[in-house]
Amino acid sequence: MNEVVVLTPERILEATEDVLRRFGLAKATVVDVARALDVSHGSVYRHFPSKASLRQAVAKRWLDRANAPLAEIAEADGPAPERLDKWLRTMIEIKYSKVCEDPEMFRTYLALAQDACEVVKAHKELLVEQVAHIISDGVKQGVFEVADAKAAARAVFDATVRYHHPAHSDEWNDPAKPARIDALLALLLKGLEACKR
Amino acid sequence: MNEVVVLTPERILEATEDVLRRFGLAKATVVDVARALDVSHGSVYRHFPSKASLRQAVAKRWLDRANAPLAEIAEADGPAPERLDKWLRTMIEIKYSKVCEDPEMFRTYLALAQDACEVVKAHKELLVEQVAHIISDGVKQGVFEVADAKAAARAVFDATVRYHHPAHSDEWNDPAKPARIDALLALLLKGLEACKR
DNA sequence: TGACTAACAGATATTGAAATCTGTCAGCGA
DNA sequence: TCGCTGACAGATTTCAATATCTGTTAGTCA
Repeated sequence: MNEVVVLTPERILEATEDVLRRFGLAKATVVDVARALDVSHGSVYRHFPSKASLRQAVAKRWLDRANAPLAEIAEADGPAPERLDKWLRTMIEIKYSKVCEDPEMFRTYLALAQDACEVVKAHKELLVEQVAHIISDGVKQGVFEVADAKAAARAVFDATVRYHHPAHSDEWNDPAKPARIDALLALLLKGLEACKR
Repeated sequence: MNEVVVLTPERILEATEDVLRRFGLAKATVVDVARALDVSHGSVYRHFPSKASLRQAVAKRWLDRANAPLAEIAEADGPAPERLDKWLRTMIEIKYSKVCEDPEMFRTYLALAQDACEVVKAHKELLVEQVAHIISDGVKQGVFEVADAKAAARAVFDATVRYHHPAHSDEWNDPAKPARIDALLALLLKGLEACKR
């Protein structure tokens, strides 16, 4: 018993997330994180080379956790149009609920997204892959007519940027939002679909 | 001769634009504007109720001037798909050239766009009207198949937000940009088009 | 040896006093 | 009368001194 608690990257990330939520992005310092873990701040630098890398690691963890449901939809079976619709609506809903429920972490993510941060870019790339995967399925099923699935995925991702990029988050309370999303997604799906007659 | 130069709103706007370019949005003051016009700053307040309203008036003038070519395309004759394509590419090109050529005014516009400023919202509404007008033409020509032209216009506007909203301006140097725009516009036009076979 | 601390230099943030700005208005001069 | 000025109060910004933070490293302890 009386086990020695070791300092792991995971524990540091956990503590950093707490500190970020408590003090906010602007005020949170590495010293705060060290204090929360009851170690010297030098110890934190043994596991993360800089404050920026720590922040990015926290954001990555947060993004991966938040977007887990999307991977599932991308990998599922069933008709591609419904799945793409579901995937996009889920992404939009995730982002929206995070702004409301975890605003301080969202601000961190916004700050990182505004620098052209590697972590966020990589994550975005991953999401585009998922969309491309659904679209490829649609092509195989004969319901989508698309020359380049990856390019089409990027276009769909670009086209919905207003509803998932944090820079637009203050417009997400627009009462007309659901109707506008419906119109936008309908337009995009029609654009992908093979002409039926 | 020796004509008395009267202080008009127009002259104030002119001077304000100069001051904004010279000192930048953050540093420009009403006192600077007054100094440039060789009057007391109280005189400026005789024509504009606040610094904010002055800034907005400058932005409006700037936006109206910059976007003049768009109105022309919207009102022109000819097949709607080509016109819509041209209109969107022109808007994107205007925004891009302004970031490059007039960065300080662009920053002002960005700042205004980030507050939910009335002037910018009204201007956006005007642009959506223009798109709706082109789309209606397309419906009349039988080349577009759309239930609600206004809603479709909003969807098209939303879908291209990444390439005309100033919040994304630091991504406009992406070398893949032209290809991505091509893919996006093709997708949108296909989404609007009536099925031909 | 290897994880940690304590002390450090340079960079960044905070603070409070002083300067400047915004917006108002009584009054001047044409 | 009408357009402008100059002085003003309160809000905001600047500036420089001070404190805190970031990132490094020599050295401690188990």
